[in-house]
Amino acid sequence: MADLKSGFNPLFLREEDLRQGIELLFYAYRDFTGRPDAILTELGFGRAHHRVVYFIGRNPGITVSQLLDILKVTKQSLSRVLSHLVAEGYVFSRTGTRDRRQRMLELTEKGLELERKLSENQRGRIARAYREAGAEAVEGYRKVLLGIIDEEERERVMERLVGD
Amino acid sequence: MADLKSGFNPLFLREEDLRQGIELLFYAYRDFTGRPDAILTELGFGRAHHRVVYFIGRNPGITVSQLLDILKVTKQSLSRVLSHLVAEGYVFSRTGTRDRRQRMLELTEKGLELERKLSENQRGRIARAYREAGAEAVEGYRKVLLGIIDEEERERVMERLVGD
DNA sequence: CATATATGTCAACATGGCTGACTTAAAATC
DNA sequence: GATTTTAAGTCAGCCATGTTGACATATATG
Repeated sequence: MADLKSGFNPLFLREEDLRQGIELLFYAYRDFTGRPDAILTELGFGRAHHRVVYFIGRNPGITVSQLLDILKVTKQSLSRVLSHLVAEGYVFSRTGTRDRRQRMLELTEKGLELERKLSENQRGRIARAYREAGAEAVEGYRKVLLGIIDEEERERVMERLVGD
Repeated sequence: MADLKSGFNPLFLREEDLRQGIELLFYAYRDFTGRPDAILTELGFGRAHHRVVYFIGRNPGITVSQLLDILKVTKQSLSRVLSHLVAEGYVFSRTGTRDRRQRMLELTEKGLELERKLSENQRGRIARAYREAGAEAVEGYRKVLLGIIDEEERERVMERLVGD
């Protein structure tokens, strides 16, 4: 607690401070995924389905290879999950307009509903944390997380983040 | 990018802002675990082994149930990983002093070495991100992540975070 | 026309979650 | 002191989701 309250100089990066940073990330991620995971289990889905639904919802018309690029999994892994979602009517694909080899992925009405239900909890959690922590803290959260991302990925991630 | 640079008022929590918060967490976690995962694979271990080694290293003498409480997995899941680590000489256990039913877990020399190798990368990553982001940002990172953790967990987490 | 690319698919394998059932040893309680 | 609860371990089986490798098809591109 001490350091969390007192403020400290991060140029003195004690191993202790770094380990707190590691652990906070672990605990936050653990709890962040907890509830959506529970909802998904009831539907016979897993976290991988959530990620796919999330990023298609966020980027309607995204292609398979773009999705692979975000998720960093093999196409075989993605395929299993994606086929499942298509089969159950959460996702559909249209042939690419520019390039007809591509599949442009979109959520169906059912998919949109699921996406909303799943991310609702996470958005609420972030909203609460943001409100409690304040504007400056939010800016810090964003800066540090961005710094944790692989250097060669940052540009790409930042481009994707500006959805509006 | 715009928002990341310009600063914004998080009391206006637009869905857009919240989704950026979600995605940053996803990308950071994805890259945070990437390299250690690769090292582990070479040794025939997985991420679960990392977590166990990490938290035993951080809390020498931790009991099995305390570890379960941190990881939030079943004892059968933990058992598989833990037995493996014990069999290969990374972890050993002593009978509890207060309560002889307990097993107090510790890293062997070999375990300490592995732990160091694995967390080195993550500590370096955090250190870099902290340095680039600055002291205030670090404080914000900590505040927001703590706010993301389940409310009923926060107390316990904070107690565990003060290792020194 | 030849080659490269985007996607899909089949098969096999490993990790690591889960549930459920049951055991043992020690502590705690009545 | 007998009973109950707790800490830990184990066996068996199931499922989700990651991997590699091989191969097929349609379309773009040189």
